[in-house]
Amino acid sequence: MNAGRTARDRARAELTHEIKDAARRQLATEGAERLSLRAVSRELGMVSSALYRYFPSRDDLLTALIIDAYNALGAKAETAAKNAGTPREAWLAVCRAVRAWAIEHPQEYALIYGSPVAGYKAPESTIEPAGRVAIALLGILSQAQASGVLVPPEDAPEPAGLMVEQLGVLAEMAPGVPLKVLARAMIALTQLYGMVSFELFGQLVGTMDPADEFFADATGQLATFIGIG
Amino acid sequence: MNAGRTARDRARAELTHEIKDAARRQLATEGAERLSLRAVSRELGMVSSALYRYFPSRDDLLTALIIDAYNALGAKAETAAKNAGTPREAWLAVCRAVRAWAIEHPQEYALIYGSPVAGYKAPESTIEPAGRVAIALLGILSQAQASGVLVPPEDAPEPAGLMVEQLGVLAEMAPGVPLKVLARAMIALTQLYGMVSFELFGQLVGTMDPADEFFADATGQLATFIGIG
DNA sequence: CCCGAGTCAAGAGCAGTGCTCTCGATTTAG
DNA sequence: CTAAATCGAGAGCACTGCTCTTGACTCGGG
Repeated sequence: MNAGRTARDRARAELTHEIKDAARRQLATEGAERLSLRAVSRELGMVSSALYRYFPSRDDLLTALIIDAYNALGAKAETAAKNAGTPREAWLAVCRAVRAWAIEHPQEYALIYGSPVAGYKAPESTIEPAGRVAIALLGILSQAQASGVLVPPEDAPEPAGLMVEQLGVLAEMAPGVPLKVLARAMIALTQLYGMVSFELFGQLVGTMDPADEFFADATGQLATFIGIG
Repeated sequence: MNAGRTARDRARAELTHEIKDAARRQLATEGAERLSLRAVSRELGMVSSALYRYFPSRDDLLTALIIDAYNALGAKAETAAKNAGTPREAWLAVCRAVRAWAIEHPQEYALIYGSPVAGYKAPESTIEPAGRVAIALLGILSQAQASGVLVPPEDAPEPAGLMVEQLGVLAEMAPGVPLKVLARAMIALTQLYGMVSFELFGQLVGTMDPADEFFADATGQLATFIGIG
């Protein structure tokens, strides 16, 4: 993809990658707030100040890891959506993919969906990768609508007021899908992340843990709730 | 409540309280991971090492703050439940109380429902206060069941397998409530926290933010989903 | 009343952190 | 070929959590 022009450029790209890898490794074992630039530099056999040639601050390193995490999760979700048969199966497959990735990479999940890092303001560059899962789900709804298997539940209330505009933004990415379906999709989306976070952060211990069956039940019921036959 | 026996005891209790207050203040402005023992000790005009007479480590201070946060939120939820009329109103009031408290104390909310603090293992003493909101909601269901306003939705699947045992634990705290209602209540509960977390952590920006109407819509729809007339 | 036991705040110190700045060495580009 | 850009290394600053020791204080039993 990038036949880095000069030797310096290639070395720089490679080292940048190695730094992120080492940081990711440390993230997985130590957690986000214990990620230490000095420890990363030690692992790479260089001096801590040299790291600042590649990432101007610890926060910038974290930003890079956040973007990578969003993209990794987004890619998983997209392939899950692509390889499924019916829209309902696709929806459920994306939900399962999110949970599976979260369980595989708990610290990276916590990094993007847990409490924001102290005093850290997410830069613009994160919002596009952050939307990939939602966009994948909207695509499934759009496809379900097109193929006629989306039956908007009649007992769903018609959104009113500000929600019309807000859901309108989503409707642009899922043309033809009724607003009340989109409203329920947002309910299902927030439930998905709430459930995964609860499981990962130990909030289900003593009740629904292990959560495999609860997860399948919840995603299934909410898919029906949305109207995905 | 405690007429601390000796002067030393009273001074100790008072200082313990002041330390927690200062720490909470710093938590609100700086966030959990920037909470510094030395800064707290500076604010109190004492030396950092003196703090260790009251809290053996930073993690123990955090644990105290976590328990206080769970109890504060739990108390809010319980009074919200108590002061409402119908079970449906009580359910919605508890949901609103959770959101309101979270918006008022975002850092404390992040402390208990966000990513767990690095390398920090929640001690036993936190699990009882952590359950108060859920117990309040279960009480509402139980009351709704007793007064006959709980109509289990007929399209809700009957829980099977492991979920029967898991929901059975909840059923002990809400006698008579059908398992399939409890399953949907867990869906609503996880949705509630997912939605609040999304709002607080900036995941709704660009879509459902501000979330007031979405919140009212979601909690209302899910109350119906559970079967609370 | 008094004296030993327990408790206290203070201070020094250790190992670690993010980050800045300077200094030579190397590589690139004109 | 030379000037500019980039690089890693090192020293150093202001922090952090935490430990240990020291001297002063308070408390309770004799």
